[in-house]
Amino acid sequence: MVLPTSTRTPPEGSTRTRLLDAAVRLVRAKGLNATTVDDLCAAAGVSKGAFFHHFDSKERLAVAVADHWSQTTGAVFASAGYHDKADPLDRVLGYIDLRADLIRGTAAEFSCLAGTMTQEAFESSPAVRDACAASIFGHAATLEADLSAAIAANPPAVTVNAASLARHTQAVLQGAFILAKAADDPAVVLESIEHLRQYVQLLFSPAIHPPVPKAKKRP
Amino acid sequence: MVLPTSTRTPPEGSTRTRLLDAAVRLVRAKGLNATTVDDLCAAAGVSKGAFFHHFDSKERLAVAVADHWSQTTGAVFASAGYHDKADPLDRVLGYIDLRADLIRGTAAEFSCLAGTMTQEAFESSPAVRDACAASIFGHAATLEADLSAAIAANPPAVTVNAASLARHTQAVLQGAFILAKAADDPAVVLESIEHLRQYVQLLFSPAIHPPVPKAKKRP
DNA sequence: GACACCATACCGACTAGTTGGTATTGTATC
DNA sequence: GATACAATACCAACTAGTCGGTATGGTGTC
Repeated sequence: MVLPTSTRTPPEGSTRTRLLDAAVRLVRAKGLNATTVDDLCAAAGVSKGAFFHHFDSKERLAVAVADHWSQTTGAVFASAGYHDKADPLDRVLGYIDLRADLIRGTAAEFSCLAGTMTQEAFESSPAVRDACAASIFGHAATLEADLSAAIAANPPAVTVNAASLARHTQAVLQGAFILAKAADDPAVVLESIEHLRQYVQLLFSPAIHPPVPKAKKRP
Repeated sequence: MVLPTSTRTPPEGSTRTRLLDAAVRLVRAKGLNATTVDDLCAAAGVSKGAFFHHFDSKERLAVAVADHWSQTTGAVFASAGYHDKADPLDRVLGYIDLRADLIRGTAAEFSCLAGTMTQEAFESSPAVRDACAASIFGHAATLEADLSAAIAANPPAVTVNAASLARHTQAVLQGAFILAKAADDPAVVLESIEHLRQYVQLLFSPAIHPPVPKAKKRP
């Protein structure tokens, strides 16, 4: 491939980007199956020929959208202010507070594209499912270092695994999004985020020294 | 209407019931949009005419399936053994342990029908969304009495609202199901259930007396 | 019991519209 | 003219829902 002269990067509002951005909007609102190729073309102001010029299939677009989602959301969190805090626990709590701050508008605006697509793709399209998994678990992984540091700095009385707790934060958020969609009310998300915050605080609370009895084996 | 003689209740494996049971299976596996009316008829061994004899539309079926789901799962939890425990906290922990016990097989087998349908219906079909909401929040409500009693018996240092905590348990489960679908691995559900259990234990742990600082208002 | 009557359950071919995807053609840039 | 990109027309498969008609069985009357 030759990139000779000046403008070889596609113009910023390129067809491909417009389609991906439209897909994020529509899929978050309607889901993947209910979003047709024609919907996407109309929303992006693009012809069907252009669509299939850039993406071999709707499934390929879905994978690309999941990757696009990973990148754009990754950038938001990477540049967020909570990384600057000195105490690793404050960084974790800062992340949680940021998640709460991002709950604005409708469910379609604050919910997670990857979680939405997972439900529809997990049996019909391994490629899409894997892309969603990469987005969710990749994001969870960005919390691990801070959690590990917090555990090392202030070991909780109960055994806590950083990776597991990082995944749990994502489970809480994904589930809260579902409840918000069902109730048609964003408040339930804030509620669950508050419970998550309280859980993390309790885990690292110095008040806990007489160790809580380990969760008993179930019969 | 006259119901004179003997058999007026439809036969137990009735067409309607077969369709509802088939719908539970297919929708949990493929989602609502990806499940066609023909799929349902084939799975239930029923003709298309019979389908539309019993349900005016696919949407009506979806509502009926959500109600059916509420009833069948409601019966399972209503008859479970954890209600017999004397200590309300033990009943709550017993519920959580039961949820863990029910994680068997594939995601399509243990995940929640209402949560799955919510994602696809919340913008396109208020009727289905409301039926899903009734299922999820109705189930959450069955936990409230035990949580209230536990709070009354052993007030946590941090303020806890029973209804809010009950909803949070459902958020954790719903989110864990999504992560399990993404990872194609039921283990992540058990992980999050364990975190939920630990959160409840910590909340009610007598070790917490120097009150944890109240969650700060976000800027 | 024989009869007419009627309601419910059911069948499966059909339709109108939608879907993802293709074929063809046009155009701008090198 | 070669290459990348894009617009239009088009197709075969599929979809939810319809429709005319059948099967069964119960009810009331004689």
